[in-house]
Amino acid sequence: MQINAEERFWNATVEEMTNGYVYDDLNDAYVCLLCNEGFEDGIIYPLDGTLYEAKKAVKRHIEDVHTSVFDYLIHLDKKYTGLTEQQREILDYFMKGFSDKEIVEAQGGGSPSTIRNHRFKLKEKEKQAKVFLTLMNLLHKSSDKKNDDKFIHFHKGAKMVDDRYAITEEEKEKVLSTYFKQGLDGQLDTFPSKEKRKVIVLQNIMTRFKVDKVYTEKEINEILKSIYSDYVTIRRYLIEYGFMNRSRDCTEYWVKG
DNA sequence: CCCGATCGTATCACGGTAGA
DNA sequence: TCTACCGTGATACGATCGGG
Repeated sequence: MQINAEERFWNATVEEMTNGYVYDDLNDAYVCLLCNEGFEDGIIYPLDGTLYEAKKAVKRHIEDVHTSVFDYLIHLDKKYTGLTEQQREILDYFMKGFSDKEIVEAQGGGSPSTIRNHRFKLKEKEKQAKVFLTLMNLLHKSSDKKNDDKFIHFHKGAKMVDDRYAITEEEKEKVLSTYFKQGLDGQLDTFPSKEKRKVIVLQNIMTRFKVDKVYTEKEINEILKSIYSDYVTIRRYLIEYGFMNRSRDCTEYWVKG
């Protein structure tokens, strides 16, 4: 499941929007909020003969492609900014550090008192926006409370329950659609390197085993092979994370209750 | 420290205009 | 067409600041 640019943009916090990018945990990448372009962590991006690591690259990208976050936002449709044409123009002058007088000169007319008025009104608007944002924040928080605790339920055999198991429905869905691109009962594309994701993937793999059946090692291997080529690794992790048990001589396997 | 300039805030009047 | 809102500009008044 790919998150589209709109969604990412509107989910961003004020800080993130100010930066113009967010860190995408699922893909280990810095993603430009303005155009959804991703810069994978750990990869070096060459730009104009200089090498940039991902975070720097996304910043540089915003400068190159979008000029600045301010520039991008202020030119958004009125519908999004809530600014009138005058307010937009004046805000642009404020950004340039113009005084009221200088703005009058730049506009080729008008009165400083008008600009002063605007300056004041915009400040007031800012305060109102802050209060409104906080109100909505509180509103969302209280309505989320019911759903937010929806951490997924885990098998009792889990040996160690820590942060790796603090997985929400939403996270689980995201991870599964990333690693099982052909569907939940399809093949595994790659085995994740992060522990938390391993747990999610393993849990899904477990749905292919019957709870009360005792499997031979060969049967286990066959099932796992149909999911992922490196079935040995999967098998080892299933045991390690306590999803499965095996007999001492490793000939019999069963789902841990 | 004082004085004048400037700033921030508040209010009013007037004209334009989008939309019910 | 009426209304509500916007932009403009004037004015008042206190706060603040910088220079002498």
